[in-house]
Amino acid sequence: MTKSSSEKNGLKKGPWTPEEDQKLIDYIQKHGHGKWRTLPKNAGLKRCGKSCRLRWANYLRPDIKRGRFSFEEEEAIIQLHSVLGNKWSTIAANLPGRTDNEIKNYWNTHIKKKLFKMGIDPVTHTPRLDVLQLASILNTSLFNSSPQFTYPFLSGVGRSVINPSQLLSLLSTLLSCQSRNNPDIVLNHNSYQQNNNQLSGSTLLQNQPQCSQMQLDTLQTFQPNQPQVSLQENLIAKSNPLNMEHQLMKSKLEHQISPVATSFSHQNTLPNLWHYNNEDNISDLSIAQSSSAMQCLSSPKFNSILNNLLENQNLCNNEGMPNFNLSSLLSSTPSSSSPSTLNSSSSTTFVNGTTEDERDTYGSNMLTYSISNGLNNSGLL
DNA sequence: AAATCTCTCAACCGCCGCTGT
DNA sequence: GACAGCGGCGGTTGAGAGATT
Repeated sequence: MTKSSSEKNGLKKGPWTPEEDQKLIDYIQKHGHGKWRTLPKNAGLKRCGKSCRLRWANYLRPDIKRGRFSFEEEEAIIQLHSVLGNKWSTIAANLPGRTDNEIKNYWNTHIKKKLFKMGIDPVTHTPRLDVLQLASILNTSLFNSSPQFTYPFLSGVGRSVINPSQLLSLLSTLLSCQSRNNPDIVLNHNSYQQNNNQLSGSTLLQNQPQCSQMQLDTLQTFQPNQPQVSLQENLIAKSNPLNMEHQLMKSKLEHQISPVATSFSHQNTLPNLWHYNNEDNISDLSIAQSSSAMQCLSSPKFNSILNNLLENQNLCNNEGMPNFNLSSLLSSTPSSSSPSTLNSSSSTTFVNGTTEDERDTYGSNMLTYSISNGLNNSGLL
């Protein structure tokens, strides 16, 4: 095994020992850190300056808060990330006692997965387009058909014709991505491109997490004595900065008209995910709708319909195809509880795509977190 | 009880921007 | 302006702990 250049130089790497920690603490308490490059030599440590700086900044600093993130901290991280993106140091500056490294780790191991399960793309903070597109197609083609289940796309006269092979292809893509258990995947960038004349989908994704001056200005107008602008509203607005005010107004209206996240078990149809479809803009789709879509796609009813569809497809193709359980694949974290594990008779209800249990750390009031007042244009307090 | 898998997070690495010469 | 040194940042890794088979 070859040693790294640092080890060759006699510099130690890897986990710090309590003795090393104590040396570093003692030195900095006496002299301050000064130049990190010269610190290890002066402190009698066989470490590089960078390693000392990181150890101090991420672990030994006296003002570091340790332990689990509180619910408020988690909300703050999500809110700040929706504005700042992966600017971990800036986010950390708004969370006293937390380090950028800690927040980054927490985001990658916890929050990202939660958002994904809720049907929210953790990169863009917008509804997952794969889920929405699938649900919308099925909503249009299946549930709006006659009560006795038929396949309107097969007859296809006078209706919007959905090609079943396209639908199955979409399902296949979705499921393959889901089963890879990768929350980073964002499907259907083409939808973004089709629905945004100003910016292509890839441009939008590249441009995030940088936020425009307009977005920052708008955020600065969020004051506690004004009606709180929810995370949901903020995200909807963020997804279409060119039309932000309009989006915010509509979102507020939507809140007034219909409470979010009604339980699918009490509904006969999938929610109409395109109820703003006269504007044909993907950004009109709300987080709540995406969450509802996740619930629908995970429901036993949907699963049976899907299997019917597959059987029908088999008849057309004269090929056998085993039944499968979509809902189990929709969960990005198989080891944790997912909607698929809960049948319709369960007393557990879903709120914004999570179970009541999950709300312990990701509560229903998540959608009403407002950004700190003093956030300036660089994201610092 | 052992083997295997999954998750967490401290630490490392490479890059970038700032500053001084 | 070019260069070097330095600190800071974000992405990634891998060891260890815990969970599962």
